[in-house]
Amino acid sequence: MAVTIKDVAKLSGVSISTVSRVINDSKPVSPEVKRKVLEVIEEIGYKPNEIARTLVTKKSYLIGVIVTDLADSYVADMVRGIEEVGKMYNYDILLCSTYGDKEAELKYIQLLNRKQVEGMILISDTINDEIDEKISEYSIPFVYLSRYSKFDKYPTVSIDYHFAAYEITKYLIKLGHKNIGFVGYLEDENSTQIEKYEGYSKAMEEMELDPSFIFETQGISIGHGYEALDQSIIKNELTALFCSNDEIAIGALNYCYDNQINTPEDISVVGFGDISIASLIRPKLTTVKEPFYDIGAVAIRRVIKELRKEDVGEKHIKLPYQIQQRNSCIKI
Amino acid sequence: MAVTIKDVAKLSGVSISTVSRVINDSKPVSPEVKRKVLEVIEEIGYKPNEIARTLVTKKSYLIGVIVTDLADSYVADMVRGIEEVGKMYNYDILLCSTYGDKEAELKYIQLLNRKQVEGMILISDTINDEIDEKISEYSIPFVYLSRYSKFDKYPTVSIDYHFAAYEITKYLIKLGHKNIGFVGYLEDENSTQIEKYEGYSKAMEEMELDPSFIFETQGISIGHGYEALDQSIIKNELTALFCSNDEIAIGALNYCYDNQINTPEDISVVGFGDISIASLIRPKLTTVKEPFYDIGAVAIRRVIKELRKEDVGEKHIKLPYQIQQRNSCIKI
DNA sequence: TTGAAAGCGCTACCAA
DNA sequence: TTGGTAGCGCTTTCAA
Repeated sequence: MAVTIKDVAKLSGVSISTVSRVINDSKPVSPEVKRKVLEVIEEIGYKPNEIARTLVTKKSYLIGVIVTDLADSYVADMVRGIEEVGKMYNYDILLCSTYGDKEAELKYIQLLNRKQVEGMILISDTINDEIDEKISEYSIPFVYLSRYSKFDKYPTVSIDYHFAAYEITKYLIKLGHKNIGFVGYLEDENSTQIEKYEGYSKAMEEMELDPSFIFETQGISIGHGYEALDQSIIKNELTALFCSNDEIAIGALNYCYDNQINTPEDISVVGFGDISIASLIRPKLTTVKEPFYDIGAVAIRRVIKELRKEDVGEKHIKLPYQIQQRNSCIKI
Repeated sequence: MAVTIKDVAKLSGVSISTVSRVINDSKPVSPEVKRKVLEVIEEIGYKPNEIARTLVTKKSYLIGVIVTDLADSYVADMVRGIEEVGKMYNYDILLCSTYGDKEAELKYIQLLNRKQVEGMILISDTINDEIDEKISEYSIPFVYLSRYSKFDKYPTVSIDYHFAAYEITKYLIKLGHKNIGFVGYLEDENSTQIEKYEGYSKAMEEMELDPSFIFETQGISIGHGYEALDQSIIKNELTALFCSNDEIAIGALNYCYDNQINTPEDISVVGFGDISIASLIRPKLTTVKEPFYDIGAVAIRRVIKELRKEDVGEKHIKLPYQIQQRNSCIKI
């Protein structure tokens, strides 16, 4: 058994109350006594049991984080932001991955609650009613993070997808491109994919360009991007492709590579997100840089503010983004 | 305040002991009473407070995981393995990232201890004496995971780096390559990089080939791989490069791309690790597949076995690996 | 400035 | 099969 506050009290000849006072600096303690107690603590290497502490103070200094999959680098980036800022305020992260399993998600929400987390951050593509209900039930600070979904009942942190898509399309146009295709997943009307499409078409229409070269994907992964392309990009004399996220863009790039279509010489490709691999592949991907790390950081900052009853500001926070110019895209 | 066991007891007209018995199935309870209690629990949505439970049982069902950086995909993969297997045994993960800061690492080890984690897994490149001391001090199950370091005072899970390097070099030789360069970081003699070099040179020497085309890197990142290369790969008529890890290999590939050296046509490149990006880039990287996920899974399995006083087997577990053949490497 | 004691929510022992 | 109760390690009144 580890040393407890009792041992410290006994060895320093004071009551446990006094020991508690010195370790928490909560009430005045005479200098000599304080010195003595500190000495004993140092000597026997006493460390307060955080569990016992939590039981009485109700402060676990734990934030539950539920993610789909850490292997998605943007998720890992968000978690980094969450963790790093959390640590600044002494909060630790209890991590759960669902791999898209909604059952598991529900289970973890309840689990985290039982573990007395003080707040929760959910990173996932969708929220269903069951989940929604549980979250409302436990009235703890909560932030929903998704690069995909527009669900806005709960606080969120994201960027302006519509405008970002608009801007990068404009950028393409400024580079001289006229026949610009859109590659993305359009089935789900409640997704940011739609917003991106709208941004794209707005930019196109403003310049009286045709926004109907659409390659619909069946999802938002690399494979989906790869599968959505076909030789019509050549037939239609497309000179550029706006892919609704980086994964799709990489799929597109790979399709081109495998079919002897040179990028960016034959066709320029831009993505959306700036996930870590975007700058590692060749050609390096021109894309919209979503500040994933900051999104996580701001999310937990909000949770902590709420915990401290500070002003939390806007419910839906929009962060700035950047157009990240690289080599997958050239002037024509 | 959330509902407690007392509320359940009161509402179902039994003692808290009885309620405790039904929620833990620890002692026989008459069917009617059990039914009644369960009913009440369901009705008021009672969930046991895990903190209180932990305080008395000493079982927190928490495993502390300290990592350098989740953004390294292999780290994320290990954490996935840890988490997923942990969940099978009801264990949760308390996650801390150090970003290579040894001070922070030490701090987190202590912190996790205070949070009463039952076991700890450290994923990092090195262990220093201070850290070592703390770990020994808290005598909880511990596993050290590193793809880089050979530190073996504590239980580890890894692969046979020497033999894997030997095998992939053999593979290159079988493909017809004779002038094979080694690219890697050789400063630190306690690293697996050295083992890989030895595996490489053993394979070369066995075939009476020259193992001295060495490109020493200053580290093991993509940038380091990029910087270590120069035109001598052409001058020396090298036809293949064995890079001591995937990052270095990708750096090498990028160097070639940027200098109009075609891969694999002009030069074959193999890596080591099979980090996620390896199969995404073009050409896809031929490499040694280290089972990162399994490494994490086996590590936590060991921790849990130790916790359950089961037989833990070997202190240093070696897992199988594979040569992952892809396109960065061709027959000549 | 200090100590005694109550109590956080729960488990586990003892007695009935 | 049940209830009463001590106690896990700590914080926080309340009195002294």
